[in-house]
Amino acid sequence: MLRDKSDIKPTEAELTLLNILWKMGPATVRQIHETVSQTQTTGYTTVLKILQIMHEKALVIRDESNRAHVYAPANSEMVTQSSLLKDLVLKAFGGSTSKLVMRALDNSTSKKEIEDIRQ
Amino acid sequence: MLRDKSDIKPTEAELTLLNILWKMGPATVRQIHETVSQTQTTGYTTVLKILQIMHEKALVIRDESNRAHVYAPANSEMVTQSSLLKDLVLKAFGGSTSKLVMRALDNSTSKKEIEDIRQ
DNA sequence: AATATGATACGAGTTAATTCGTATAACAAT
DNA sequence: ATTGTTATACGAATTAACTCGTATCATATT
Repeated sequence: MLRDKSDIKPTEAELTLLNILWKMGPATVRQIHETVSQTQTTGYTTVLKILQIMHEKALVIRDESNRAHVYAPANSEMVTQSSLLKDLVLKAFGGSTSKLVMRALDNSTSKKEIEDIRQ
Repeated sequence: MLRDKSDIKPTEAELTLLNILWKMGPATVRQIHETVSQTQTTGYTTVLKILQIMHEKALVIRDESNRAHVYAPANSEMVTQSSLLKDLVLKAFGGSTSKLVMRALDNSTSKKEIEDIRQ
């Protein structure tokens, strides 16, 4: 059950950091830690370690030319969202995207117009 | 970050067993193991152990009146799907179900009619 | 140059998921 | 009743995620 390089599924903590990077753009550990600290209490070295692991997994790239490395997402938010959706469709919706969409629309109330417009 | 009883997120292995239970209805470990063995190679006691843990977590209920316990899902497939979707929406779509739906529709090709009919 | 500051690296401890072997208990068949 | 079959329970090993402390190295500052 190996996974394609481009199909690595970020963990919850990793996704938290990716969300920050997608929003901020490339950033140092310090900047990322400051941002994540606004909503959670996480040690600096914890953030560092997770980023290092993400680098090993190729979830992020980093620029080491300066002392403080600058991290950036390896994949776009869109690609990652698609990957996560694909995974959920397979694991919980029998591979049917339609079923997932219908379930999602059932849960959402009143925002349905937005989707309609999209089509 | 505690989770509501009804909001426990099954792991991948747990979801595999739940999918079987939703399809078969209440079943013994042996039956479940036979079914799961059609697609994977997993030991009998592994399946047993996972079911025991799921029971602790209240993901399944079990009837112990006979020697071979009979397991059944604690929650419906629908409820579980909704819970998983809600979780993904929060973690990867900034809380926006609309964004998730749009991304899902982008990925799917040609099945869009089904969703339209639904509305 | 010596020291303070701030960065990465490393390793260890914790928890959870997953795996399975072995012990033990229940029941059936002789 | 003794033996064989089949169940659950239990515990241990493995792997991964997460957490953080401490060591070490690079760069400023005096």
